[in-house]
Amino acid sequence: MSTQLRLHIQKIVSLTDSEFDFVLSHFTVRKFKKHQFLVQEGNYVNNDFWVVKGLVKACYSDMDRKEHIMQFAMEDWWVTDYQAYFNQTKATLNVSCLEDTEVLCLSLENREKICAGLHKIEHFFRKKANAGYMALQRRILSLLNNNAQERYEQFLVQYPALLQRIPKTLIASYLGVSRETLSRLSPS
Amino acid sequence: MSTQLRLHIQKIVSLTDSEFDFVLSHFTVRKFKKHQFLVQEGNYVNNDFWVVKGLVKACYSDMDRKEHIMQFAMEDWWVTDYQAYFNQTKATLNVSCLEDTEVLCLSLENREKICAGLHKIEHFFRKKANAGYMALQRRILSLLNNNAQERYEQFLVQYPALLQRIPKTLIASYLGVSRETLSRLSPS
DNA sequence: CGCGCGATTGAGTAATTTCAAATCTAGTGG
DNA sequence: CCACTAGATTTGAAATTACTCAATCGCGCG
Repeated sequence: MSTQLRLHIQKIVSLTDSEFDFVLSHFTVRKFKKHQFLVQEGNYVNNDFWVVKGLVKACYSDMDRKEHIMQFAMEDWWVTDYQAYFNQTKATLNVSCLEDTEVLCLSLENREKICAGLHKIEHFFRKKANAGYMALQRRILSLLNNNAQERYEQFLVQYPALLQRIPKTLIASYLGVSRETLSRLSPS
Repeated sequence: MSTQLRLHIQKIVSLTDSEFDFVLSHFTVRKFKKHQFLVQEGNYVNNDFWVVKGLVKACYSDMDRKEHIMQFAMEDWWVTDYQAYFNQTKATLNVSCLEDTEVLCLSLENREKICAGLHKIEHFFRKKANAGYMALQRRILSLLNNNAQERYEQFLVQYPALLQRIPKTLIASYLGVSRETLSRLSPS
């Protein structure tokens, strides 16, 4: 599990054993059951979560109790309510488990410590943030450009692994269409 | 103009004179006229641009020649086709001037150099990337949650300065609605 | 004045949503 | 093995929203 994190980081920067130990010592492990919350709307957000095993969703509930999915996160992905985490404000998103899930938790204080203490880790997180930024840009373009059918097809090729693990209802609310509309899309 | 950049950076990290000189020496100044392109679809993207003065749009042209606006950028904002810039691939976006515009250009090579040479600059760009990520998340939620009317109202409060400088047509394509629909929204 | 660009308006059309009902499926307990 | 249930998916029909196409309006500027 710590090996797994090390591999994840080393896709971007290489670390010595002692450097990695330093980094790892700032994380804590936690396990959650399906339906449990990692982050709950209205509460302060103490951690960024790196998913070791399992699957979660981060979503916003609007005034009509309708859910809009900000992101999914499975093995190797990072997730939290970043707005609330970085600004130390109360969450507007809920992050909850779609499966039993194990995560590594990183508090904002510890994130800043390891970034300050190890230039390479600051580099790692900069690269991660850039990659995340690009991914969101692609998603915005997809929302602006493409109709429901096209967005669904893109999702299929982009995240085939998720299809197996997530009910269509949730994919619909990730794509910004009603579940009925998604259901009516012609199987390409 | 260099003072302006220094102030911009110092909102996040403080630099000594020599540190700032080091950073500044990796930028080049360029001026563009209204309608000129900073980035053109199909070409490689050499620079990230920091707008000193003026206003540009970054947009994607779909198969029907319809434009979808990824972002605007005015004074103090950064803009380029990040997908192409970071991955050193050909641009899919066009970045062009809505006004005569002066920019500071930063090549990817120079960006990596100053990040490697000055931990504080790597920190600066990490913070910037995080802020950008959060902004895109808000925009995605707005696209998922809100109808045309609500998105327009949000735009008005979020970017009142842009309203004065940008034709409504472009705001429409930023918000993902037709100009006719935008025009029909009741003035709140 | 007349041109050109942007904004508006009208009318018909297409896409999507909503609400309601029916169907399917996997898991549970008898 | 079967009946039952909860959750997920599908289908139908009406209502709504936004789009397209076309025409018109308004205004600044040479």
